[in-house]
Amino acid sequence: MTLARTSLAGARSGEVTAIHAPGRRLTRQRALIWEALVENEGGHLSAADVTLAVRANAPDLHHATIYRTLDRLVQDGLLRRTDLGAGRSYYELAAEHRHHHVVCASCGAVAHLHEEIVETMFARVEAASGYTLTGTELTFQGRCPACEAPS
Amino acid sequence: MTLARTSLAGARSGEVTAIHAPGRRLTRQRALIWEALVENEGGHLSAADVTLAVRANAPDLHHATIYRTLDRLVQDGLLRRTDLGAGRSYYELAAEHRHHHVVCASCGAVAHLHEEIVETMFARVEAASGYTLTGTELTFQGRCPACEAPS
DNA sequence: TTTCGTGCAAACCTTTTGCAGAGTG
DNA sequence: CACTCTGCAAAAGGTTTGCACGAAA
Repeated sequence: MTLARTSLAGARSGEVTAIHAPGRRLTRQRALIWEALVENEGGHLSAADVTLAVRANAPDLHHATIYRTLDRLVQDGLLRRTDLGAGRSYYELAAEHRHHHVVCASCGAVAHLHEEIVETMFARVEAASGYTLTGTELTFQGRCPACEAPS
Repeated sequence: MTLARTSLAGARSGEVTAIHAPGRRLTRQRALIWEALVENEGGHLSAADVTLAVRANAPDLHHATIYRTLDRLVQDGLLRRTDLGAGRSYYELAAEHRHHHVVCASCGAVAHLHEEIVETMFARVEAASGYTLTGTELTFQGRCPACEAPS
């Protein structure tokens, strides 16, 4: 699970608007954290990854602020929190298509799965369990092609 | 996520044999921890749950021992470690049918899902991702019938 | 007797919280 | 000016580790 290097050059205006949710104040910190996520399109960043990315531009940005801000961005519907089973949360832009993940047990590589692949199964799960599924996100464990190949 | 009360009366001989894996020493602690899991058939116990269950018979059994022993039981193929998304691991007997889980986001109730329900999807996931699935265990999030019902 | 397992304490990692002060709207 | 957000410090919760002693084979 690597950290994509980001320039954190400056948010485009559309992004600034996006994170300026009602009741929220647009702070330098919130902008920087949002940027780190945006610069990392398609990837997954943990709180620690965000801390690293942001630290270059704001050495004093405290981790407590990062956790609080990530929470708020999730609440505001701008981020999705994902559990990849690594004992920590990962965050990705909510604007991306909803999807599921396959994690390589060997190297940690993460691949995305389109919703349609699992969609037809949800009704069966609901019928069998009696539960109403709410925003279920699946994480599959496996070995990626590279790790599977004879070395 | 409640703890099933256990008597911890004594392991049956078959169980003692089971946990006496090659290269392992059969200690009082290992037996007690195994018992707690056996007594709790069908349920899921966290390390904390095991600690509680075992403490009645062995107040000095240290939590470090519990973590180490649970790890070894998993390595020995006697237990399965399950991630129900609660920020901690749960353990169940590996002898049980392999299954998946639905967790109620409201009350935490856990239901089991038979393997067949999701089986047909695995091939599609493998085809789409190129990964080879290895022991994937799925956890669905939803609301159980009780929580869904108007109160 | 050799080796592995245990108890203890301390550390580790991720995340959360109380508080006073700074910054935003 | 009101209220949110930040930085700091401290703590919480789950899990891991180093070490010396104790117990199993």
